Amino acid sequence: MSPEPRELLKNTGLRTTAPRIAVLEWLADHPHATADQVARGVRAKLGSVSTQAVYDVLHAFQRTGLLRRIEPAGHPARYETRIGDNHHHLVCRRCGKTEDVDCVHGAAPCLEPSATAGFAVEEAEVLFWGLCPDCQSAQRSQP
Amino acid sequence: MSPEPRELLKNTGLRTTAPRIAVLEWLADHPHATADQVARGVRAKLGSVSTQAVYDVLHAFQRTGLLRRIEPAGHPARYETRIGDNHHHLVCRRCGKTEDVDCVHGAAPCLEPSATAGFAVEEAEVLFWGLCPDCQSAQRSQP
DNA sequence: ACGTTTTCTTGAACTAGTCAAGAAAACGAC
DNA sequence: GTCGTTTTCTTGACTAGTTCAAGAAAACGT
Repeated sequence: MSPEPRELLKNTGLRTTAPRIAVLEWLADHPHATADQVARGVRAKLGSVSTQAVYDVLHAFQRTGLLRRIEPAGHPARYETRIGDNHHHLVCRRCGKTEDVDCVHGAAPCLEPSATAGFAVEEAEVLFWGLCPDCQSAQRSQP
Repeated sequence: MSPEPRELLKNTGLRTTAPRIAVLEWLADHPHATADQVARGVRAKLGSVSTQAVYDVLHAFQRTGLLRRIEPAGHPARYETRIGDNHHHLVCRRCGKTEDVDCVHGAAPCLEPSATAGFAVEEAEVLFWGLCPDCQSAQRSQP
């Protein structure tokens, strides 16, 4: 389904290394994972990988457009491989759980602010804040 | 124009103290200021105020709805007194400068995601990322 | 196989913000 | 006014998430 990690790396001009492949594989299975979760996942596959390596890999992927980083206020950043389709996110205020939401207003939605104040706008980011199902029930038991 | 700080505090049930008044005054003049900028501004007026006091004041105001906090990825949080009208923000990727944008699609815009995955959505946040005028010209001279 | 370039390891550092304990100031009742 | 309670402010240590720096190691192109 998703393109082979090795292929992806080659096409992007990045060297193929074990950590990179592992990161791609993990993120394919676990979208919206945090850097820490990625690190654990990768270590589970490869034995030991330094934290720095994970961050470097994530940065390289971001730079080359293989990955998108979302950084919800008050929560660690999360990474996803679904890119280029301008979708948005639901974020749980309590636990940070993140889900995709397709764009409401067609393809490029709120992409055009009414007045740009001279800014060169490149991207519109839409975050829906709320409580995920789990945290809703947790809230009910102990408010 | 803007309601008297003392009035505001009384109406909200908060005690009126010098730091609180100074924070409200500073933010009225400097919307989208960071906690650090607020601290400096308040210190300029009052002599010395602890960092913690500034954060406590900001938190109290947030809790009571006097203030809204925006936390653009990669930049320190910013605070604004314009609240309750669901407007959005332009943020400069480079320097973090933030400006208001009125909502594109009427009053409550993208407030309704297509599918909520069971989330109880309370708020929609829209951020337009780009380069502010200053950083555009800075970019041109040294890329 | 060789040399260059890129990536990974180790370990220290940094920023924005939080926690904790006590001193001080503001409100409400008398 | 003054007293007692409640809330706020000061000081200073601490944290999470991420980045910086230097060198060792691995991948690619020839």
